[in-house]
Amino acid sequence: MSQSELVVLEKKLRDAQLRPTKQRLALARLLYSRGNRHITAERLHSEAMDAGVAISLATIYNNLHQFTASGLLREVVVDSSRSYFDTNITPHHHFFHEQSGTLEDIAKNDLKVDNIPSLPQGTEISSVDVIVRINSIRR
Amino acid sequence: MSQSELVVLEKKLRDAQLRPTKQRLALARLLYSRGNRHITAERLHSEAMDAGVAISLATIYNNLHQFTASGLLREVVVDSSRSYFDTNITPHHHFFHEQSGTLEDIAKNDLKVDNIPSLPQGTEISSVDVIVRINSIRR
DNA sequence: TTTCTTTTTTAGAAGAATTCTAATCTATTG
DNA sequence: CAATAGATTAGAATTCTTCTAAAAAAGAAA
Repeated sequence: MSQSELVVLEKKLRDAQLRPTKQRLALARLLYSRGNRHITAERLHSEAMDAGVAISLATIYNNLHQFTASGLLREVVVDSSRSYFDTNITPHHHFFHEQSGTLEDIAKNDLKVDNIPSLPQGTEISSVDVIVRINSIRR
Repeated sequence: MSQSELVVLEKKLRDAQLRPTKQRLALARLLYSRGNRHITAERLHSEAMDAGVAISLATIYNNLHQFTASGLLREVVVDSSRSYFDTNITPHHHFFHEQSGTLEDIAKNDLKVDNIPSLPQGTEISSVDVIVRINSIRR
């Protein structure tokens, strides 16, 4: 890990009020040094193992949630059996390939949601999530 | 349960190639005799218990899935810890009240999704799901 | 009906994902 | 460096869901 990369990641954590521990830095590196990612806890854990980083699954979960609470990650709910975390925290939507369980971003401007009806009394919008579920065409 | 109601529900099950067993009829009644509903397995199970219907949780799950496979129900994925089943099987979207965990329908025509970008090669759309997540305004 | 076959139900075990516990360790502060 | 607040961890526990395999019920055939 280059020195400057490390500095950037460390600042990112500090700005989010998270101590840059060895584990957090390793996770931040896996998450943010390879473009936008959509990842599950188990998958991140095995990537960490593969990278030779000693980190428990409990810590993965703790950190995924802390990162999410600090706005460093966003949770995407597409599958009732697993949680996905998205490193792209700007407003956007998703394709979800049901067979492979993979997600792909849809840029906010590539899709328009209009005419949202008036909200129930006393409520406000937290987010508008569009999931376009897709499958391979079978011939 | 009125005789005619029972006949209607029984036909509904038969049309879906499901034998109208005592348990299925009881579930169908809970699901379809009170307007559109969004319900979890646990909740449906306790409603059945309350109604004095002897039915195991395994049967609830079996039937929710069979109903879904036959198009009598539709699964709505909004919460990574629980599955919701919707008795409204026509295309529409949802408000999801995050604090209470309740769903509310948004009629298809009340909301427009436009400009879906071209799909990844070799795929087709299975569904387009919009979830408007809402929360109580806190003052 | 009676019999046969297929489907359904069930209790309880098993599984998978996630959270909790409470002990140990680490980072930061004074 | 010492104190303390925060972080990590193994493993247990929890929650939701699925599986298993045996018993019960439904439908079909005679």
